[in-house]
Amino acid sequence: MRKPAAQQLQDYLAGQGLKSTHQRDEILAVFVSAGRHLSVEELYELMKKEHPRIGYATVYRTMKLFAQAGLAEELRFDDGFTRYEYKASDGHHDHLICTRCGRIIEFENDRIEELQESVAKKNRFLAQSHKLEIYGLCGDCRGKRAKKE
Amino acid sequence: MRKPAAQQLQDYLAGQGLKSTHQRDEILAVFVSAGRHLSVEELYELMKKEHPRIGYATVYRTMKLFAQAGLAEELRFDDGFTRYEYKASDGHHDHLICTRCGRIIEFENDRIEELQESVAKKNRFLAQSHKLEIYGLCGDCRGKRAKKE
DNA sequence: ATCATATTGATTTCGATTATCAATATCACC
DNA sequence: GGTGATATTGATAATCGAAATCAATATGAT
Ligand SMILES: [Mn+2]
Ligand SMILES: [Mn+2]
Ligand SMILES: [Zn+2]
Ligand SMILES: [Zn+2]
Repeated sequence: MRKPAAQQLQDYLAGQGLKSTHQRDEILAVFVSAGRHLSVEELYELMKKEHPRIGYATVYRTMKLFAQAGLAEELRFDDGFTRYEYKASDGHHDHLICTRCGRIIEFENDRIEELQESVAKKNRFLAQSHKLEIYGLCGDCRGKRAKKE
Repeated sequence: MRKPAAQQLQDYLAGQGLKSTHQRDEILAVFVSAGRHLSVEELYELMKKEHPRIGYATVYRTMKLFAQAGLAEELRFDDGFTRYEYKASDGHHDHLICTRCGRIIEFENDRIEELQESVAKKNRFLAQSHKLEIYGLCGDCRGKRAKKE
């Protein structure tokens, strides 16, 4: 089980002495319901449909805020812009990224995580975060590539 | 054993119908002897000492060229700018990155590589490249952090 | 040495993100 | 419910690494 996103936001804002605004509520609702791995641009476009008055800068600022509140994970793949995904659980996962269609597949592998920790230890290194991204072709694109283009 | 960097560059240029220039030779010499993981800015500063006439854009262009020639690996860590490291061997390695002092430690772990491949296979994914970066504190900075600041 | 063409270096442009700032919304306090 | 201090918004400008532009120059095949 998990605290609802809206409640988590209110708690964070209250705890930090920040204000609850319509924009923050609306962005959160759209962000959570939209699915995963949204760029700010994509999220802004989604917002405009329901809330045309929303400002570009507000979406940027608010996503940074959500990341600090633990509501969103900030991702930087190799395509040049920042993406966010809703942190539905406390669990960690990494990503397979299709370089052809942009599809993103998530995976968890405890053994890899353990080995990373052992590598860190071996180098007297205190690991605080990590990024494992595997780039290539997803199943669909693998087939298409063989045929044409 | 390995073909000398200068020779590898000449071969690549010849093969592509490109021209051999003093700038390319000089940048390569400085780049190779400098050590690893240089940002373009850092490399440009090194170049200026021995070759003040070198242009900023030329360093950018030339590093891209070296990457295509297989002489340099292009790295994009989370600090916002591109780095290059000389590809001395054909071997692959990943990185531990100290977020306090910027130190970069290299590691190889065949077991992790295997597990990545098995994750890809399990998802019908054709892996073409990957990026594994572990961020945290190096041995030195771990001690310093405990004391002050 | 000639000449077509690749390269250089100074500079401008680009694009994602951040900073600025006047107008507005929120909320603790009355 | 009003008041007022302060946080937030939205339009816009600034930032900054990287890429594009272009006239001047270097290269190399002939
Ligand atoms: Mn994900
Ligand atoms: Mn390295
Ligand atoms: Zn795909
Ligand atoms: Zn360190």
